[in-house]
Amino acid sequence: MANIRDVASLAQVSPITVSRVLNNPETVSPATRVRVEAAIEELGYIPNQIARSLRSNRTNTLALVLTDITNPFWTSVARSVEDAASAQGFNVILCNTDEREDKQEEYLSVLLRKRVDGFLLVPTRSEASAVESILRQKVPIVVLDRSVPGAAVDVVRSDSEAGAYGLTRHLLELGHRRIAILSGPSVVSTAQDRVDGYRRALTEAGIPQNEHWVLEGEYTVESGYAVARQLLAGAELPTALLGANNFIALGAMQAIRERGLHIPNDLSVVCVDDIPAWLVGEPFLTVAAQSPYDLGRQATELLLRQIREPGQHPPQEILLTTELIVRHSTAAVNGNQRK
Amino acid sequence: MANIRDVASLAQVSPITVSRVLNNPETVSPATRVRVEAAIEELGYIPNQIARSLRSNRTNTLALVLTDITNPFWTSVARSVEDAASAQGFNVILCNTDEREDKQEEYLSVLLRKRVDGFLLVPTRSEASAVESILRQKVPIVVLDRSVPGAAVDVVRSDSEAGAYGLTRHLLELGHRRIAILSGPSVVSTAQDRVDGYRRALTEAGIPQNEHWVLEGEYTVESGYAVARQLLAGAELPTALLGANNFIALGAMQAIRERGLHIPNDLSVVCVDDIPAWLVGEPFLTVAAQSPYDLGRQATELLLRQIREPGQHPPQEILLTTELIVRHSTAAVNGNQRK
DNA sequence: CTGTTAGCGCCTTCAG
DNA sequence: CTGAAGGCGCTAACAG
Repeated sequence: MANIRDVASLAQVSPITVSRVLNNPETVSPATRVRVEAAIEELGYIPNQIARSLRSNRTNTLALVLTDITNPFWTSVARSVEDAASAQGFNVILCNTDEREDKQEEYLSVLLRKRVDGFLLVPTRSEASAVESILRQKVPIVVLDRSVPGAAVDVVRSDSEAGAYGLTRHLLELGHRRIAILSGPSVVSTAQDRVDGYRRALTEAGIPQNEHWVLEGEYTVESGYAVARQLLAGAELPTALLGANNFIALGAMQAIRERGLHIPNDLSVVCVDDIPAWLVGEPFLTVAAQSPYDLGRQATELLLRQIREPGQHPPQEILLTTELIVRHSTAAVNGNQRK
Repeated sequence: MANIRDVASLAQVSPITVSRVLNNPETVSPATRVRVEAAIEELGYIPNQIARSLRSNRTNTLALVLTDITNPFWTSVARSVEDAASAQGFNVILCNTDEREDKQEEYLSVLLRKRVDGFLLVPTRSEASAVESILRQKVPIVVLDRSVPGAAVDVVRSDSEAGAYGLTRHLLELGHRRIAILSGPSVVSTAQDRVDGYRRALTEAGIPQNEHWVLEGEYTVESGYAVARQLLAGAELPTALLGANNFIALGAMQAIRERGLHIPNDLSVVCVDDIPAWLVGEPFLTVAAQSPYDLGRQATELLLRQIREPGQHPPQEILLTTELIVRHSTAAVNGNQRK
């Protein structure tokens, strides 16, 4: 592959002149510029961005470290991040941690070595250590979706507590009193927040809490299925079920169907996170919808601002609202079920 | 950020010794090794991969250039590519072209400058120019999902022709004679292939082809919706509809519902590409399912082999089969509709 | 407007 | 086992 010196000698100029034609064409006389451009063309010269990066300390690359691109929520985030990044000349490296601390650590370490210009991180745990390992290197970072108490970072996330609160309120208004929550990993802030919102709604309604109905699992279909199955095998059934995310609810719905129960007649189901309408035809689930595209876009813009104007922006938290969308997976409690 | 010389002076050794501790620890005496490691630790030294890449001509980065990560088919591909790549120490840069030639060109150019080690490309057109611009630079590339006649590249794709043929046969066996196909952009090989498969089945069945029922659109929900709407506004309605991909079918189904028609009683709908079952609860569409995870994995492994053993693997094409999955969106033609 | 010098951080080559 | 020299490709800084 031709380099800048090859071009220079073919065009009978010095390498720096070629560099100028590439980066500041107006500082080169038209005559030599034409000669250089011809040489570039002839050799099929492609400037080496690695060398440039070594000098400039800029890679024009962002890292997007999330849990699983396969969840449509994260798919949307990834799409918006890539849109916002490429609009400003940045590429995006995608990484799936599957909520695993070890994978996250490995990715962060590799990406730091690659000198990405910034991180968009969905941390696997609320603990600050991973975030701080990046802050310590003074590499810009924006935390996505989850809070990291004690770390001075930018965070862009949805109001999970309010989302879960709204869903629980909705169920209460339908007459439900026996409401189970299938939550995510307790090390993740959104899981805690959603349980908090659920509890607040119950408390406000003066309903005693049954700890057997606060169940912790993973944010996956499999886990939602397994936990729901176990729950439904018990003697006393809830009349409503709150999935802490879309995947948990989808898994739970499968368990419910297999158990021969009807949604919403026998059991109402709600969750945080929507599923894109165009994917499912007629949307069925009552949800507290987040705005993943917005989440990704705002986070990326924040990050790019940090990169362009280092040290000018004190850490801030952007909290997006969720929207309660009532559909067909919830119904009033029927007589039989009421205690 | 500390560099190798800082570490060296702190440890009282030369930079090359630090380098050896990092890359060939066994060639350094335990005593100095410990000293160097302590210095690394103390300074929080992170090796600069850019400098290393400049020397080694390796970035350990792959480019994944696809049309739209938002389509669950590509989401799956992206997931498998990232899995296979990271298992072998490579990162993945994600790019969405939206089937646009100009975006693709821009991405390829930037990525060539970044000296990615290889490309996984879903070309926007069957034309070979984009692929050849990469081959010319001797950068490894594997074409995904689509064929590029005339280019000597590795290709991993599904047998679209057979998939569409199978779907059409299925409809014919159900008694359908008026079958419309909503195809994708004719510049894309899969769209051509799927129309070919459709035509072959009709021809074999001795059914005259109605060119009004071969409709070209984009591979998007919006386009599927628009084209179906137009089709359904016509005087003569088909009894079955073949969407060239999942998005087209989803859009078409919406148009069908809005028109007040029932699937499959009034109209059968099939398509190429499945939608992940766990996403939709009870899968409804009869499809020719591809294996996106497999597609991505095989392509990535092919690419990594090319990267590791340059020039040892003549271009090959891997053709994956599709699987006909009959569900609830197809039914036998009813009496009213038969001509 | 153009060129020379030097160095970004690392590692291959060759000596010691 | 350790080090010195040199260069990967590019571009600031400083001439001319």
